[in-house]
Amino acid sequence: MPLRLFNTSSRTKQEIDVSGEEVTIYACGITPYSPSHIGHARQAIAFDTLVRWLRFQGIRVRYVTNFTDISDTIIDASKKEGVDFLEVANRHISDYRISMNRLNVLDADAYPRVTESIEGIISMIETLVKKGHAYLAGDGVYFEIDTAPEKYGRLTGQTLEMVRSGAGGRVASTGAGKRDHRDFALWKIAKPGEPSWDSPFGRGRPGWHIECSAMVHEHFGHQVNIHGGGSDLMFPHHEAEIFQSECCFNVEPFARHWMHNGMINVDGEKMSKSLGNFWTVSDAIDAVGPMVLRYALVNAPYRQPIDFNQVLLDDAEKNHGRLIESIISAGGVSIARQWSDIESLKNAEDSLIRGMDDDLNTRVAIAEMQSVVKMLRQANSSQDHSVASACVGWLSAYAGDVLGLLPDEESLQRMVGQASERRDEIREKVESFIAMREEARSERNWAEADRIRDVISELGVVIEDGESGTIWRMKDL
RNA sequence: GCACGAGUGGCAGAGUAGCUAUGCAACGGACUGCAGAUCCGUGUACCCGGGUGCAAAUCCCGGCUCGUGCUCCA
Repeated sequence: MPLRLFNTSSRTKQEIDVSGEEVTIYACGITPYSPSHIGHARQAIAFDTLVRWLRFQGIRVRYVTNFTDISDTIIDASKKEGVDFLEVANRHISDYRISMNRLNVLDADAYPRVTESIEGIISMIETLVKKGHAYLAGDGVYFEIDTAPEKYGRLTGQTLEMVRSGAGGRVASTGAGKRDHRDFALWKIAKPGEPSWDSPFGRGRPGWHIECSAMVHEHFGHQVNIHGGGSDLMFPHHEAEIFQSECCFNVEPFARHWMHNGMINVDGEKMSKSLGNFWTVSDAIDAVGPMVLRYALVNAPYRQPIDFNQVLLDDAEKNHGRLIESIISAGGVSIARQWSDIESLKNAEDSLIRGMDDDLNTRVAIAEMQSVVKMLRQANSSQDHSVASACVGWLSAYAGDVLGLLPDEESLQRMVGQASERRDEIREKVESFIAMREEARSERNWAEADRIRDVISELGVVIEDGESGTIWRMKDL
């Protein structure tokens, strides 16, 4: 049963097309002019979730996401710093890649850059001009909306008229050479001192929208299965892409499926630099750790807006902590390869699959994960190693491979192994302390018993008195 | 103004017609010297008003409120 994914274009959930050799996915990436923020992380994780889910089911995927490494904002930043624009871009790209790796976002199959795609961009613009969809003006080349009015509003439901009357004077001021304010730039003629490339239309740089059309074409040809990005890109960016690609190559639809993730607000307000409520990814990772941040971002389904606040982080920290702790507490149990003979695990698996197939409902997936964590904690408490082993296997697959909330299995093994090694190292010591404490307890010498518990605690060990005697575990890894 | 979306228990957040969502938090109890883990139990949750249905959080109509987009934005 293939994934049903919400298609912005039809506003319904639709099965994605898996009939081809591979599913092609293109996500609009970042403009690297400043450190990455948690909104970038959410977008990357949303598409990572899609890619992981398809691959987990054995579907071949080719995933490409780009860097817009030339833009007005990058030029501004480079002027401010007095460095080359590429230095600004490279620095923030590297920052982004590092952060995304820490967040367990799998590498894309390619990361095209605008500055390395100029040729394809120019060639598309030439075609559009030749076909009469674009015109040269004094300050650049523009796409003429009126040449394909029926394509307006494919994603946002707006019509030409609505945009003409709406938005007041805000749109009228941009793009001096436009014939109509709804036209958009394909090529911008450079001002003195700006980075620029030769083209038949004069030295300049690409407009924002054309680059993605060109890069999609370069990597996937005329059509792509799934295309998307943040929901703020629907208009005008993605609608502009539809104009460009469909008019240039005579295909329709250019993207079979449009996927858009929801935005992040901070303490109930839109996250923005002017409000001073901006969270960079590295700040957020420093605050709670990468896996807790990822948990917080997949706890809500990808299309829902997220309000980023302290309560959200506390909740994520607590719940993710329970996940990790349950696995560590399982000690050195082997990771089971299959678990379908345990009914509750099978049910949890079925429900998770149903949830993920229904528009990547990670919230349902996490609910099932939480019930397995609970089961594992019970198994740990009752020392039921075979159930514990099955639970750890389940979690490794679904919390790990699918949701990306755990290190990969090898690291997980290592983590569990290290915990058990350290356990072995101090076993003798701890057990003798426990024996001492047991003696004190039998004499009802509670002060001494508590003192010994404090000593044990300093070894990084938590003890719990239970029916079957006192069990102990490492506080953390 | 126009477009799109959303309003579920203390919080986060599933659920498209009838069966306990889940987790955290809270409260009561069991077990405990204490602590912790675990177990059992508790909370009359579905923005408002109509309508359709044997039955509605779930469908329809109307209203209210909120968010986002219409300008660079993940």
